[in-house]
Amino acid sequence: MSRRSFPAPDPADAASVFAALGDETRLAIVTRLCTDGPQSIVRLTERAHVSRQAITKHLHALAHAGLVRSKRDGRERIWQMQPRRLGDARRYLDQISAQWDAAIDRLRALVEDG
Amino acid sequence: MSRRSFPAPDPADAASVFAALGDETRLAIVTRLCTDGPQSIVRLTERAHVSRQAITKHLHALAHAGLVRSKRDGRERIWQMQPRRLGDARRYLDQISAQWDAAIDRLRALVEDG
DNA sequence: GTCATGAGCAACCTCCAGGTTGCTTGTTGG
DNA sequence: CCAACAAGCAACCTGGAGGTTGCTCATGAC
Repeated sequence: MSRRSFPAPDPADAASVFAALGDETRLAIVTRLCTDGPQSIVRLTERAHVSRQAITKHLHALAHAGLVRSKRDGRERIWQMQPRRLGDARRYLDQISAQWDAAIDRLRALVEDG
Repeated sequence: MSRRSFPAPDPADAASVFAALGDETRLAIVTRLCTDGPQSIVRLTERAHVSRQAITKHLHALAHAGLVRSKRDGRERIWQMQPRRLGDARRYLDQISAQWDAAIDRLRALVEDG
């Protein structure tokens, strides 16, 4: 990915990332992975209020959206953030915010002119 | 860092906003409201591939998340963006991105120190 | 070797998001 | 006044998200 001029994010991709973040348990997982770094399923489960299998399913959902990835390490599986998609989501929000601001400005100009 | 004046967004609120944006149809509605400005249900339905009632339900979902609001105007109901929550979501993403970057830096420092 | 531990797999349950159709209510333009 | 149009309401259907339990498999510790 070139650093200049990011392409407009695909709405379908953006929606899938937002959907992945749109669950409190998953958002908590993401937050923990961001603050505490890569870690195993049991460790992620310890402070959660659902079962290990539920956490596993959520991790797979996050992986499907491209937000996390994992690698096997001995008898553990270590999960970590994959921040690229997070950046996509941020850029998408920035984009529609900018569009909204522009629309507001147009509206304001219209009102003030006439 | 940036914008310390904003309180840290409530994870539950953030999750509900992300969930609202996590559907392609709703994301399209938001985009259209941002680019084309406030408009009625029929107008929003015209270029959509689902029924008017489906659009109505999505609008209510967005309203529940605080992303849009509406007012009655004659026999129409006009819907428009309410960009505050959008800002909350952006800030939340910025926050966890920053946390991730910090974690990466800590990890790197640890590795380099030995 | 064997046992405890971390993870994977599968079946199952429940609930609600997302969609539809059909009808009613209200407003407005002619 | 009334016909057409925008929206609201209600009932209904379906798939899949989110959760659980129970079992098996693999690996590391001792």
